[in-house]
Amino acid sequence: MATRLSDVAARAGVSVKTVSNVINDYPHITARTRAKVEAAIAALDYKPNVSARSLRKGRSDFIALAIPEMGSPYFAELGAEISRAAKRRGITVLIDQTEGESSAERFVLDGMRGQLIDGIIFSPLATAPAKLTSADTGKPLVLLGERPAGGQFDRVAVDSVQASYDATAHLISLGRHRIAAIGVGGTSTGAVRRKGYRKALKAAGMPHDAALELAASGYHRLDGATAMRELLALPEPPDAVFCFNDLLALGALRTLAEAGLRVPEDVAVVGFDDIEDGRYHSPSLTTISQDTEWLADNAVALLLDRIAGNGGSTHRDLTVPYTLKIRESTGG
Amino acid sequence: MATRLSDVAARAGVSVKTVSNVINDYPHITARTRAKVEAAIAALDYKPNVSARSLRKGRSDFIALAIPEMGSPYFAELGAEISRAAKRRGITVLIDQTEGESSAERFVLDGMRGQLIDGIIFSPLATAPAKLTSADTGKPLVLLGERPAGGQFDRVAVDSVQASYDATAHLISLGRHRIAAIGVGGTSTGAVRRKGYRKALKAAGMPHDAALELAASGYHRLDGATAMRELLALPEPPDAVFCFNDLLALGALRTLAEAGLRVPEDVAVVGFDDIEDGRYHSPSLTTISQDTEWLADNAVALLLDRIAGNGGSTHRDLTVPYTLKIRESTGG
DNA sequence: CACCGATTGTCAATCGTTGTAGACATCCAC
DNA sequence: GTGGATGTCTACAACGATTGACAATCGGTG
Repeated sequence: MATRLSDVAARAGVSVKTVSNVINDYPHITARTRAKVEAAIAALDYKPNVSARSLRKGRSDFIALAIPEMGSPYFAELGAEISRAAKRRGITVLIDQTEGESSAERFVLDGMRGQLIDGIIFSPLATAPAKLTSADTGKPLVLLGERPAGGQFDRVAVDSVQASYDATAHLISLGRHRIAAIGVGGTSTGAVRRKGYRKALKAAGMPHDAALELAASGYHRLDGATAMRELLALPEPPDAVFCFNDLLALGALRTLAEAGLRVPEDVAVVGFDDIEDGRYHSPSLTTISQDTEWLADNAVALLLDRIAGNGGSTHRDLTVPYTLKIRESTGG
Repeated sequence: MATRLSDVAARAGVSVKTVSNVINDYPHITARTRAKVEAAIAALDYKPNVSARSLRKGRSDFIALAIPEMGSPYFAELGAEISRAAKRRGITVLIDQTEGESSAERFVLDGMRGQLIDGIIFSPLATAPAKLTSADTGKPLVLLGERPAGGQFDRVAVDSVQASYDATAHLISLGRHRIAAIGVGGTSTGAVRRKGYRKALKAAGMPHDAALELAASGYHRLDGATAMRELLALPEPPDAVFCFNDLLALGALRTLAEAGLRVPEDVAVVGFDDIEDGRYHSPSLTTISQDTEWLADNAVALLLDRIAGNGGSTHRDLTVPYTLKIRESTGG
């Protein structure tokens, strides 16, 4: 049924070793032999047995991507992009849904998958795996997104403080005075983005108001919608909202629409991530747009480099380029 | 570094095979031995090597899910659901983006991944892999979604004709007279849904108008937006639109908003899939809601059953339950 | 013609796990 | 206490690809 190396060898009239040499680009091989072997491989549609190869070589050319949930557009798009970046380099991505909290354990337990995978790209969100410190899985790991402690791992992330600063500054430049923030939860993402938000307020000489900083239990539409309702119930509702991701923003927009408020006239809204939904929404969503392709490509490259044994003990920290996309939700 | 079976055996003072037996729930083992072995396993934090196991057993407990693109919400949600269903059964899903056309090849080529995976769940959309007929990969395959030819493979799908009939009938019941359809492309999905659409029109004694049936090159927001623009440019624009998936509908809604038309007053819109975006959109989207969890669970179960060697030569064809969710876009 | 380097073949071992077949002990019945 | 029937565990050989040491062959050269 399954064609083996020996089948190829037999058909090409060479030894097994030679076929293996051809496949692994061993230097000393005649063009003629190589052609013969490659013809046989093509004819038989031979695919090396991944299990056997990985067992022998200790390398599988599989990496894992751990994300909270692939149902969320941002993570779905991220997964798609990482998958593509990996495929370009001939390696396969195994996507793992950590489903929130138990992520750190799950990642060590399941994640390692009995030595099948060569490394992990880990993208936490509403989870604070400080435990990661001790997560000496022995396998290379690249972290995506904010993480307070630097130097612990390789990391690829946008400068969230600066981006949040820009987003907030944009709202200020529109002349808004009561600018709320949604998503200041206990997650590190929330903390870092709030930092940029407050910094921008301060730079404009505006005080920050605790009543305008809303936590969100998750980063979903529902949470955004709920938070927005709370904001509207305030004696003095905001005239602008910076949501820490696009889903929150879309939820907020929904609430605003239900309340009969106009966007951006009554309330301006900014998001973060630039997911496709936001681009097509009415009003379209002003947001921070990371270069996801860059992110994916560099994360994969970084991991593979680490797997190859390069990099030594210094941990690299790459900063993803971003732009503020001004759209209808702030009067673009 | 990595602990092997033999390490566990040494520590427990038994043979390698006995440890293996314990792990695989071999019946004849003393409670004492089992306890000893389990203690050793726990102490060493032993994890079986997936490659070795898979090599020896010819089974990996990995299945692949081939979808056009995981960036699309429907497929992302489907992937998440299938992943969960598989995890519940202790198996791992490898998600493969076929990226449109070359899917049939890609699936045979990459998909098999050198015998690593035990079977495939294949979900085509805007692609017509009639070639699948000959795709005798030897591995079990379950098809999701419409496919004209029955009997060729196991399949899990919603009754698209009936669902489309219901969606269209709903629009008719609202008293709409010019009901357009977006997405009647060359794909089988388009063909099947158009069938239900026309059937409903006919049942109501309404003729179908070719000018109101728009093809869509893809099933994305952009395609929906473009198609809607064409419809609005007609001398006699429609007063209702049935979009063959939610993304098309969201794109259409965007165009309607830009044109200053009210939904549902001027134009009523129905989608298909019930993705989260539609639920939170303003106006929220009336749509056909498949029971995705049911779909995922049964698809996985079907595949595993087939992998286990059951089922014989008859091909099962499961029909996914669905409901029409009436929301604001049709005045719900 | 002998020699040299480049290329290919032979042989065996290895990766970690599991199936097969059999060894050894234990227990019951006669 | 012997025969059989269990029940428990172990030795050995695979699964398929890779690698290393070494021999064998080839073509061409001096």
